[in-house]
Amino acid sequence: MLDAGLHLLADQNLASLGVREVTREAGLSPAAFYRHFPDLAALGVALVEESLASLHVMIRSVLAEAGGAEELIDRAVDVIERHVMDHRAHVRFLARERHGGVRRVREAIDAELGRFAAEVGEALALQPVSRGWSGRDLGMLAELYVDHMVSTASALLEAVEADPTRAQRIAATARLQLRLISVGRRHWQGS
Amino acid sequence: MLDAGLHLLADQNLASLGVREVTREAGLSPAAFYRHFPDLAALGVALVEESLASLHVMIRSVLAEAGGAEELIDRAVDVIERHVMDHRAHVRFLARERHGGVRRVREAIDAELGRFAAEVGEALALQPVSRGWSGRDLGMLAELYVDHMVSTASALLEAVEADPTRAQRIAATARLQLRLISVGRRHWQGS
DNA sequence: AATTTCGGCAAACACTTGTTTACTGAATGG
DNA sequence: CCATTCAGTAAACAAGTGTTTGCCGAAATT
Repeated sequence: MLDAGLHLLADQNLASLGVREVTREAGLSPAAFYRHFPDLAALGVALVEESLASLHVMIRSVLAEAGGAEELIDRAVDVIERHVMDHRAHVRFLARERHGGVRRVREAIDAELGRFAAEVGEALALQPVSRGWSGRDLGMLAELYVDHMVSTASALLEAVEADPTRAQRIAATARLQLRLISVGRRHWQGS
Repeated sequence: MLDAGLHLLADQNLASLGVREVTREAGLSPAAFYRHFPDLAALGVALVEESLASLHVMIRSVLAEAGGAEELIDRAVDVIERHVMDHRAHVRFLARERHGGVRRVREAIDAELGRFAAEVGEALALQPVSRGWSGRDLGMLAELYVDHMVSTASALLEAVEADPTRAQRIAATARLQLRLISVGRRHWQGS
């Protein structure tokens, strides 16, 4: 049923999805839906969890790896690129519903994204470049990274479905931007 | 009719909007809709144009102003804050439909945002800080700024509807992030 | 003054929708 | 082996849907 929903959400958004539509796609009767979810919103938050589970392991795999700034950036962008390719449907779902019309789903995504930022913040604190940084500054940097990741992922997704060469360009731009932020980080004097 | 649509899109997205719904809200008969638009998608792109007209003047008012980096940042964030407050419905519409389920609307928004980035890029080229920068680097910086603006606006909107004190925090974070980028800019060695 | 366009209406068409109800067979657990 | 939970069904409900059609009055053009 989740798969059916995800498949339909490829070119639709949750608010316009119908119970009957989902069950039809899943090859079930309409009533069967209510055996599993009270709402379509509930199906939505289930999909959020499914989508972010894979994201979590991705983030960790980037942060765990040590190394110079350059390698870290290259590796981060690579991982994002791969992730978008391998989980297109989930990424599209998240991008679409992050500001979508269903409040509960929006909140679920936002909460999880906040947890990401916190996790990134902790990892940043361990890097030598961050010596002397206040918690506030670390937080704002973490948010900047997370937002940038989300933007990049969305852009990559849109590009890869239209014109794969544009995806390369977007990845390259993302690397440059991360490099710029990295430079800013090295010369940061605190707020 | 546009107003009616915009009003309904406060807690719904375009894909789930109905012709009858719009005409009912506007106090007209269903058939009247087709006198003005062939599609709901057409109404959507009309709203896109309406929404981005005001954004355009906003951007210019920031870029025109000269001054030190600090004042420019403060001014930019102030203008965004004001804009979000004054055009909540339009901003929400853009945030929601940017990755929404209606292709034509998505494309309209993306195209216009691209034009923004180009405009910002030209303005950046004129600033003394950018001496010696390649077109590519200027472009990536412009995109970074535009993406950051969009993220900030979305976050502000979400916050201001829930808890106005959180909006202050978001604005402060945005200022810090812009400052960090600004530092990176000053020490950039080219790509 | 005549004609055409414009913006509006009511009614009708054939569907699709969400949700509930009563019912059924299979798996599961005591 | 019996009872219960689980996951499914068909049928029915009232209500809402997009779109077309033919019609009408006012405004604008000629």
